[in-house]
Amino acid sequence: MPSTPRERARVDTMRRILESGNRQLAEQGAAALSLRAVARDLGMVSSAVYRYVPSRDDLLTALITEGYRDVAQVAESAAAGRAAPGRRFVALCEAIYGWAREHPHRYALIFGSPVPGYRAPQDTITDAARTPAAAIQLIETAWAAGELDDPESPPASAGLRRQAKELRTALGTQLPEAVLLRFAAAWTQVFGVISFDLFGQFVGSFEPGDAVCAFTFRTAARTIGFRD
Amino acid sequence: MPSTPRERARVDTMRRILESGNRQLAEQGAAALSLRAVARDLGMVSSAVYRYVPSRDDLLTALITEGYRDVAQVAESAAAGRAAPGRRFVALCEAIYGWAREHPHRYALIFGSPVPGYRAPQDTITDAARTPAAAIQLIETAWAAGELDDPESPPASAGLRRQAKELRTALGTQLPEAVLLRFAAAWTQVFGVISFDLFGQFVGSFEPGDAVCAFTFRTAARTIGFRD
DNA sequence: CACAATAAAGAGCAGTGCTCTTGATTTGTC
DNA sequence: GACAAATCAAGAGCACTGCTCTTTATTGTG
Repeated sequence: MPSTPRERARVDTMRRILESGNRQLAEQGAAALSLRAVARDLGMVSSAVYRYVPSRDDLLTALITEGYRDVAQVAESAAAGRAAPGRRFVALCEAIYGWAREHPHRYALIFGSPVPGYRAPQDTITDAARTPAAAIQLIETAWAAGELDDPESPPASAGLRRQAKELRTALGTQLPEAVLLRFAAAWTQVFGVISFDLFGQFVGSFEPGDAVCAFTFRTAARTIGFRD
Repeated sequence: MPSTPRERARVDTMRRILESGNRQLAEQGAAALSLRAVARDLGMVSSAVYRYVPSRDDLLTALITEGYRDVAQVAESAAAGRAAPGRRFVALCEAIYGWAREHPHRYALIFGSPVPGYRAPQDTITDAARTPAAAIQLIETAWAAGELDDPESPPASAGLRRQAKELRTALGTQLPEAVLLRFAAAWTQVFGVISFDLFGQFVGSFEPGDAVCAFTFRTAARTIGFRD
């Protein structure tokens, strides 16, 4: 469909802009991402880039979306296989962790402090939901097979139970609300420990952080109710 | 000791610079923090600020240190009292959460993605350690009173056990290494859920996030071994 | 071929961090 | 009290940023 050579040149330039942006991101971080640098990198004038990307924030959005898709793909392929769901959950966590260590700036862009004045558009949410969805599917597998324990949980407030119920219908899952709550607590644990490691909060205590991450991933799995 | 009026003027100007910087931080975030804006705010010329603050990053460092002290003070006073250690731990978490919601930009500055090119100097670590130290003291209190449960933990690797042992001597605590590991896993959970809420990761699921935070704090307390 | 759509270029505005020099003021000492 | 020394505010300037505008060149199509 991209018949005309002009159009082909356009999509190619667009792809090169995204590539260069990702390079900038990986090398110097989000704050150093500048359209001028992208233009320099590509050997074109800065104003020309604005024909492809409306603004710097839009370039950031494009890179964020790409990052969400990337990490989701990594997580999904790690969750595949025939191993026990609990082991696959830990593998999923380790896959996210590996991706994060490989692309710390992209991880920070997605799961770190939001860039001020930037509001993630709605369509990023669907991509963002893919990763937790992969984890939830593992939980469902274990639950359907009756392999999910039911560890004692703290009491949930009425408001929280309502939120969980709404989420249950929104996800279209059969899982009990209590499991969803435990998943939420465990999920924040997974990203909490990854962020602690990547953002330097373990400096002076658990360094390097891969061991404490692995331990925490297993702790999170137990929190959910996975065996083994 | 504030002898000379020149010196008094200097410390006063320094204090006003920090105040203005904190205002900028609260209103527009770390990325928007500019020495020129501080100078404008204070009615002085931009170059004059450089006589007080060597660079923008140094101003950031000063604000970070102040933030660490602030949150530590909030946590410590929340941990005080005669209630059961478990309840005080949850109160400590809630206090951190409250502080974070009150000062989201300062929280992001401290616990969010690190600003690129910025390396936290060593003396911030001592202030940073105060908050977890307050939590650990609660654990010690419960443990000394024999009120700390010993929930089953996943196995820890040899490297992790060594790190825990080193941390144990560094902290000068009597707590078993297994408890320290559980604390690490729980601590990341606490900050994980706070960050999820503040950084917008709960959009579309648990919104508002105070209920899931409260639930997760209690889950973290159980992970450590607190009763009730 | 001619015309319209599109791309690239360049200039320019307002902002940033930071450095340097210049002149003014205050300070401690003789 | 006078004077050199230390300190300060101010301004100009450099290189960079995001972004907008106008002008020129290129391309595809009627």
